[in-house]
Amino acid sequence: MPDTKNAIYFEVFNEIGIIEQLSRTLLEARLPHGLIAPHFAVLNHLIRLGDGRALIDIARAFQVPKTTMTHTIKCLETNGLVAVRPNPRDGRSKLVWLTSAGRALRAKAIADLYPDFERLAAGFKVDRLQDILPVLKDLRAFLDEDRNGPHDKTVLQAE
Amino acid sequence: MPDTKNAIYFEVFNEIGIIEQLSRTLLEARLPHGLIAPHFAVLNHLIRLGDGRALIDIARAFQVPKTTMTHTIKCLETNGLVAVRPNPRDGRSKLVWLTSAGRALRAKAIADLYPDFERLAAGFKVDRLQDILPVLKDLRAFLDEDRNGPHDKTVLQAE
DNA sequence: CTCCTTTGGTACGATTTCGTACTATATAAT
DNA sequence: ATTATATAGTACGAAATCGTACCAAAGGAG
Repeated sequence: MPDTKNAIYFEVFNEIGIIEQLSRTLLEARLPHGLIAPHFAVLNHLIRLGDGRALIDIARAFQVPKTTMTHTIKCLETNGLVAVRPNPRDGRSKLVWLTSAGRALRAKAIADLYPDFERLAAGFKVDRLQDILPVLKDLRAFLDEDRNGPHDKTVLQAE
Repeated sequence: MPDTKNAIYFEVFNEIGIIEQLSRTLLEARLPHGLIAPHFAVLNHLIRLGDGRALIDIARAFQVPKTTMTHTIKCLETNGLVAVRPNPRDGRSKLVWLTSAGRALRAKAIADLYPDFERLAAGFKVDRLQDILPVLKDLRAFLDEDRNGPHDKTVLQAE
């Protein structure tokens, strides 16, 4: 029953899209004025995976064009949240480092989300989310792997 | 252990954000040139919940400003995918109807996604997604409810 | 070394998203 | 009926995202 199967995929991605939208709105309500989700996402990325990364690597991690990341980084730099320095081992690339202000802002944003999480905990058992987390991680890993792997180009070419 | 609990929420939303990004890229690769995910999302919304809806209701459903929806609808209208008519029961609002071209394009986009779903099915058991679907639906429903319900305004006002 | 290709980053313009201000219509209050 | 308030949509400008073109540096082939 491929129709039923595809309907499930479609529905899962649809729900995920809506949840992303709603959770992003929650996050941005807790960020200082002028700072939006992508800015926070970069700070979070640099904390989680370590800073001193090249702009192009960050762009690839977020699946956005490098021009977009140039703009995002410049905004973070203007606000003193990251420092951009040339890569001593590659004259083309620039490395992005977190400032203490950047680390502090990321920590404060997460702390400010506590009331939202408390509200969520009151109406939604955390166990259920813990149960689906491994599946989400695997799905993300698969899609992440897939976009570099052998795509089906047939329909793309027919486009 | 509130820290552990919040970490799970945070991680779930983070994974969902990445999956949304990756799945959106997959979708847009299958859409005709110039049409992007939000356009498709509106067509899909009108199919699922029925057309003849007011612009403001669609905007609220997607949690976007009405100015954004005005722009999106105008783009769909320009491409002949929806028809906008005045609401006979309210001189202020306009109702959005699907055209046959709009229905056809939505159907074709879903059909064109089949190769992607097949690839996904090969590497990822559909059962696992089916299992998490109810949780995702409930989470979406909770967040949807929550944004209209009694928020914790304390931090918002302190902002 | 020289030529060629690839890669990292930016400049620029087009499209999308969004906040503010404004108009027109509907609803409520009296 | 008149006034006030709320709502639906748009006009406009700012910021974000993205595609294309371009430049500088790195890597490879000969």
